[in-house]
Amino acid sequence: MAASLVTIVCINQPMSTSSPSSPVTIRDVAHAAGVHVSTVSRALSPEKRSLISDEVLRVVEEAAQRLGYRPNRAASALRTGRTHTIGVLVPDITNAVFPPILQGIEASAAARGYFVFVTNVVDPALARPVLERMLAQRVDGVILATATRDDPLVDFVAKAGMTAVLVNRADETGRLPAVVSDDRLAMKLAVDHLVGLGHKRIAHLAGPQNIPTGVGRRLGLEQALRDHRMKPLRVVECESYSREAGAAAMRQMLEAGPAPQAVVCCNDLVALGAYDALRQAGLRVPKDISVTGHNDMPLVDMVDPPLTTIRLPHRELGWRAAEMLFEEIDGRAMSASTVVLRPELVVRKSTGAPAAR
Amino acid sequence: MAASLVTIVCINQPMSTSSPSSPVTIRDVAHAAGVHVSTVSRALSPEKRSLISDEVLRVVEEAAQRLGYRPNRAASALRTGRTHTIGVLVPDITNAVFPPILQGIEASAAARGYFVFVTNVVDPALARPVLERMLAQRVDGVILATATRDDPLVDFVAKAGMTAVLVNRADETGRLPAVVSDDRLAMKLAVDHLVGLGHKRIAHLAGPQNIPTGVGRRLGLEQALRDHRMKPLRVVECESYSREAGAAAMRQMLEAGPAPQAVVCCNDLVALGAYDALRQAGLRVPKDISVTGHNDMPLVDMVDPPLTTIRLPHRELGWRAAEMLFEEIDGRAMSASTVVLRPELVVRKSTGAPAAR
DNA sequence: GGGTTTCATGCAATCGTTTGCATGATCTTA
DNA sequence: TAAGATCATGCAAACGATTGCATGAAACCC
Repeated sequence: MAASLVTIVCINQPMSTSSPSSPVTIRDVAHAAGVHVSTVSRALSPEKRSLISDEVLRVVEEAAQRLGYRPNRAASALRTGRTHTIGVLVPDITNAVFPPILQGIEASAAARGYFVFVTNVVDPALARPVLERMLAQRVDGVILATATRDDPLVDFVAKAGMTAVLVNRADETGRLPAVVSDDRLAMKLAVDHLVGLGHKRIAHLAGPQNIPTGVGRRLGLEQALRDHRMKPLRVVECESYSREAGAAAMRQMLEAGPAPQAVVCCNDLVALGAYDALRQAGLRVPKDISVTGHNDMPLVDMVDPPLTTIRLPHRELGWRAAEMLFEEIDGRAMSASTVVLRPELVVRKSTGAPAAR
Repeated sequence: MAASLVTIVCINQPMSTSSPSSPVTIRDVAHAAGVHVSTVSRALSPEKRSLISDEVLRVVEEAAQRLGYRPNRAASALRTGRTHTIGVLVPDITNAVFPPILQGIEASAAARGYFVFVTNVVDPALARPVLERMLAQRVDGVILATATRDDPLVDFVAKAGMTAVLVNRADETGRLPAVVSDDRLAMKLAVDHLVGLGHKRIAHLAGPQNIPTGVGRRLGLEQALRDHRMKPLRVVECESYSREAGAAAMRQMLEAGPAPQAVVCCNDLVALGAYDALRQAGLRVPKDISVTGHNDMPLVDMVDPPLTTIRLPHRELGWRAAEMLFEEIDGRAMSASTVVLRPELVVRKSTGAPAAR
């Protein structure tokens, strides 16, 4: 009787995971396989399975398979303290820079069986509560794409003993490892290109100076010009990395004096904002003024005129950040280091030789 | 003595969360407050706190605050079966449609203290293992932005008894609640606009017909034309929702016979691909041919010419989907319903009166 | 003022895994 | 062949929070 009942159950559950709600635990598997729960636990753990005989291994795996067993991560997390979960903070997920970064992070995480909490931290003041919740959730680590200069968050993370990595924006104090793009090189590429075209009066629409990339790129530009014994004609700081801010800054720049021959923008959106302002002022790109961007976001090759810009390896930025984080989580931590990736110049139609005087 | 010792401890830990690593448990709080753990648990639970006297409440809260206590979600999850966690599957996070949807989801989740696992499911075949891992992770629910027609995933989700909501793409069998945009109305807006401009020969670059939106928009277009006693001049199906596929489809359409006066595209990217193919063929937009898109993704107002398109309330799509999911999780489930949101026509420069014969 | 209700809190079991230690079986070696 | 080494498995105690039930005290009622 009992045997036939079991058979019937098997028929009703032909494949795994077909039960409507499956509270099938390790205990059920142990029972079905006729072994102790600890044996099941070991048999199903990649590290411990070598302790188990092939015979038992087979039986356990078959039983687990048949019952559709999935270990309860919450229980495992409670026991081991590891949740197989990381958190990511981004300032604005709709900014085209971040999706590829997230993609890279997620790819790395998925390959290791990790899940990624993505949080969109609109207001910097909200970052701390988010991190506290992540602490409660016992994430194994966090990746911050939100760091500002002297960010109190870096402090918080360090104090709380979270393992963390910064991406896209570095920590100047070097307390946290980071993966960034080489802003100096990026600006050198842009400047060399413009100087090569014959430009003399080069201006800069700088990013917010409380964000590392804002400062880094401005310094990079100044250095690159210095290498040519030049100085920026003018530098205007944008309120934010947005089209509106770029337009406003460009207007301000035009009002401040004679128009530059070329303007290097901290960011593609800012460059597009500059387009808006220039068009409004009746200036043509690149005939009257050359413009460069930064990031090579999607579609900037479709705008009018197609934007000359700096391409960043965003996906790899994310990937590398995640890999670093996992190394740290697994204990084989490198000394807190900064990885600098190489950007690349993409020449399109927004830059050209300066108009003859 | 004891009292002064406590004071010293307070000084050493001036604020909460300043300990480097804080394995402070509910037991520690109970001890510090001189009560039982169960009392602490109740005092710190919004629902149960009414059971506790004001006096004890104060003491417990003070102790929890002082020690920097954060309940361990893993333990809580194990006991209650609720993880305060949801999963989201998107087909391609770098597609500009999805970030605003994610933003909406995340906003709703954050407001409820939930975290969101975001997974980028490149290959549909990978969706199932991802869902299985989410099952193991014991997420409280999932939001799928990946549904294809007759998606086996919908089956899987239903069978596994997961609470789930679809977003952006509906389930035609109606087994799962969904939040979508009104494709019929969208196509009616586009068609009425073109017909109003005087177009007669209207063609369609259709989306993949294994994706609900691909079919829905094609049917919507045909219906809208029928309302004007017209038929599509020609319909070409795109391989995917991408610029390359759009260009290829447009080339195919031009080869198939006389050029249409206007082409309604299933998607902005496809429309931009059509731009590429048309430019290559020496046709001008909108002078020779009008083009409409769908989604109003960022920057399509900056391309040449600015694209006339349909704006979808993407952020609200995500928000509503999350709200529905939470309602279901909390048990006050509506009957599996589909919420249809209203799109809106954005007229720019890619549509105009047809050229005189 | 004795009996009953109400209230605040304590007790202890439980959720599902993991893992150090114990145990017994098998194998090795002199 | 006895003593030790090796191996596979079982036992049971965690991990930290939640919650039904028990308990004792205070409040209430007639």
